[in-house]
Amino acid sequence: MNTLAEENYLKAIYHLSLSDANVSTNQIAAALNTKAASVTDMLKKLADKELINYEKYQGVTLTAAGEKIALQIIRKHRLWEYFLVEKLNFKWDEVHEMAEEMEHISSVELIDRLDKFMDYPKHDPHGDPIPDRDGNFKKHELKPIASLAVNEGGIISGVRDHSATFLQYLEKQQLTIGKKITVTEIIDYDHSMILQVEQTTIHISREVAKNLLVAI
Amino acid sequence: MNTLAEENYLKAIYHLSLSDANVSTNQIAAALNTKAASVTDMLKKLADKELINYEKYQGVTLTAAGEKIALQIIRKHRLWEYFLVEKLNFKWDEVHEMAEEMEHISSVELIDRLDKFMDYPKHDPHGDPIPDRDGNFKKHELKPIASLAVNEGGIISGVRDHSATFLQYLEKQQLTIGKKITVTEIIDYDHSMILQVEQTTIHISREVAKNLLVAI
DNA sequence: ATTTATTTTTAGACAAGTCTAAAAATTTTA
DNA sequence: TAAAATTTTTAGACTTGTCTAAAAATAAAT
Repeated sequence: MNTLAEENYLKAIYHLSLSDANVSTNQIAAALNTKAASVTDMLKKLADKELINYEKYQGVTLTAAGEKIALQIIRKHRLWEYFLVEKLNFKWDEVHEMAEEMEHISSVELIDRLDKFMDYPKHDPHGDPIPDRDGNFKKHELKPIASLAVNEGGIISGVRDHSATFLQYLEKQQLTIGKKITVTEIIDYDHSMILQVEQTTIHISREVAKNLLVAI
Repeated sequence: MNTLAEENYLKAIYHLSLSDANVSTNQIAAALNTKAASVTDMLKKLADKELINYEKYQGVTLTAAGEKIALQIIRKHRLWEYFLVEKLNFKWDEVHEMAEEMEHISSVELIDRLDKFMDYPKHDPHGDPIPDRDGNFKKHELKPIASLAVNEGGIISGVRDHSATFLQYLEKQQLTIGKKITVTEIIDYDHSMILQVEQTTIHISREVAKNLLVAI
C-alpha cells in the first residue's frame, strides 16, 4: 500500500494535470504547501513505484497505475463529502477538511458499501462527479457564467473555487447547485453580471462569474 | 494534537488498565506488536505530555487527560463499528480493522453528528458500551457463562474475545447478542456446558464459556 | 548570445517512530 | 540471600518525510 503522503501527491498531481499536461515541481510544492526539494524527493519514490513518469526538470505525468490510485482517492473523498452533507447534515463549506482525512481509509469494500447505502450518487455536494469503483465518470461539460452572453443561462452545476468563503457567499446569495440562472445584463465597466435567479435579481462580480459553473 | 502512534498507545494502555492497575512495558509491547525498547521511547513522550504517569521500571497509569483521550478514541471506534454493522450491513466479525482506521478521524463534531444520526446507540455490535461525548458510560455488570451454575442463565450481552474466528463461531451457533440462555448441565470431566437457547440445545467448551458474557 | 533570473535538484540535517544489541534493574529460584 | 532468569532501559542505528542552503539546469532578457 501507499503512505498518506504518497496518496496526497498522486491526488495533487491528478488535479494539476487537468490544467497542465506536464506538472512542475513548483506547482506540486505550492499545491501541497511544501518545498520544491521535498517534492523532488517524493517524485523519485513515486517514479520508482512506477506511479508517475518523471524526468528531471521536465515535470511529471501520472502513469495508468498512478491515475487509478488518484481516482480511487477522489472517489472516496467525494463519497464521504456526500455522506457528510446528505446524512450528517453538514453544510457544503464544512466538509472538505474532514473528507481529506476520510479519503485515506483503505477498505475498498467499505467505500463500495457506502456508495450503495447512499444509492450511488453521481456528484458530490459541490457538483464534482464521483468516479465509480472502476474510476469511470463522465466529466460534465460545464462553463463559467463569465463565458455567457446576455439572455443566455443554465443550471448551476459546479464551482471552480472550493474555498469555504466562496461557498458561504454562494449560499448566502442562494446561488446553489441546481438553481436555474439567466444573464440579464453585463456591465461594461467591470464585466460584472446581473442574473435572474427564480424570482430574484442578483448582481455578481466577474470574479464570482468566473468561478461559478453552469450546465447549458 | 496527538499522532496516530500516540493515540494507539493511549488506547492500549486504557484497555490493559482494566485488568491491571499498573501496566507494564512488556504488556504494551505485546498489545501493540512492537518491542519493549520502542515502548520505553514512547512512554517518555507520553509522560512529557502528561498523558501518563510513568516511573522507570514501575509501569504506567493514564492521567485524567490521557484517559479522556483514550475514551474519545474508544467512543469513535465503537460508533464507527455500529455504523458499519447497522448502516452498511457488515458482519460483527468484519468491522474491527476498518474501525481501527476510522477511530483516528479527528473531528469531534463529526462523531457527535454520527452519534445522533444513529440515534445514540448505547453498545457496539459486540456489546461493548459506547462512551458519550464526555467519556461517560455505565460499565455493564457482565459475567462469563463459565461462572454460572446449572439452571442459572441470562441474556448474551458481550464477549471477552473479539477475534473474528470466535465471533464467526458464535454466529454459526446462533449465540448472538440478545439471546437468552440457560445452563442445563455442566460436564464434570472438562467443565464444558450444555445450554438451552430458545428451542435448541448447544454444547460449548469451557474455553467458549469463559469468553461469552451474559447479563443476569 | 551572454548575462540574469527562475526553477529544479543535490547535499546535508532533523524529528518521529521504529529496530537490535547490550546494560541495568527487578524478580524468581534454589 | 546469592545466582539465575526476566523485564526494562539505554545506546546507537535505520526509515520516512520533511527542511535549508547551495549547486545545476533551464528560461528570459538585454
